[in-house]
Amino acid sequence: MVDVVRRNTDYALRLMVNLARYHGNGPVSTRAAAKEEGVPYQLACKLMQKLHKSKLVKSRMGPKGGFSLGRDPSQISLREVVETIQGPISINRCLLAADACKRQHDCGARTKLAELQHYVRDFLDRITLDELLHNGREKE
Amino acid sequence: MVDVVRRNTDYALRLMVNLARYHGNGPVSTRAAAKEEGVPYQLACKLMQKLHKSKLVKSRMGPKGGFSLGRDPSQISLREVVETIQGPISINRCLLAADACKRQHDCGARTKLAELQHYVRDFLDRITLDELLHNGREKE
DNA sequence: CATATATAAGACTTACAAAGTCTTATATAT
DNA sequence: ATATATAAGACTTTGTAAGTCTTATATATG
Ligand code: SF4
Ligand code: SF4
Repeated sequence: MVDVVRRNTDYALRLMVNLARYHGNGPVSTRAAAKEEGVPYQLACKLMQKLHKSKLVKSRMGPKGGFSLGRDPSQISLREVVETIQGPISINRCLLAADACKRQHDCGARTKLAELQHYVRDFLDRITLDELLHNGREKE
Repeated sequence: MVDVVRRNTDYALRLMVNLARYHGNGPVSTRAAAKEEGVPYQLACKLMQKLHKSKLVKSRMGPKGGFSLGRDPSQISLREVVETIQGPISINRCLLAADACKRQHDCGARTKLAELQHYVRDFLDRITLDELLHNGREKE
């Protein structure tokens, strides 16, 4: 089995939610976030690099440094995080590469799956980090 | 990249649609179906075996033998085919194994992803082979 | 009955991508 | 100056999908 959201993506998501939790209190060190979220430190570093490259987080080097969100948690969608780490969501190969399949001109499956892909992407677009944060800490 | 519907699953789907096309005219040999749908023959054999084990197709051995659908095309869903070949659709690991993650009791992401998983499964449940067949041959 | 044609079953190999580790360089607070 | 942090990317390991091969078995038909 392979999941739609992969392990590294889930890790990255945890890290992002962690940053969201401390948003506004200065940068969070990767070591601290990784420890808190149960993510292997070295992996967390790589994930943060990717998130940084896509501008989802800002970095500050040196002691007291670390990462902080690039925007307000309400302005970062789940889809952005997912696609930054694992690339575009794809239901079937023919929906990404234009020439993946000779049959695509009259394939009923493709039509339906494209519809599903559109829905999934839209669903993930509508979920933001702050929603995830609040949803998970209803009663602390 | 990994697609939600994997290559073998797509192959199996083509084969099933092929059987649907000739449904009612006696069995179709794997060799014929595989050739028509551009599926490597040996792989097609393995896929047909899986489909047979899950009762989606009936087999008849010997010359003039082959496979035919176990039920009417309108009674076989896309989800059945997909899950027969690649196992249950999973959005995230924690949605299949109950103890996959220690955080699941208060995780906002999990709640949302469960919702999505439900939608996706339901979507695939509602698509049947005959829909795929007609959808793809609108104007022949 | 002999034979050609088909499925049945599963071991085995290959190919590829995800996950994880390691190393070196660089910036900065104190 | 030094300790602490990120930056970047090569490298290794692991796991699963995809594909191949082999042997056994059932049956239509001459
Ligand atoms: S057969 Fe249809 S669904 Fe499958 S890859 Fe080709 S176009 Fe896409
Ligand atoms: S952190 Fe949440 S979404 Fe991720 S595996 Fe754990 S419960 Fe599931």
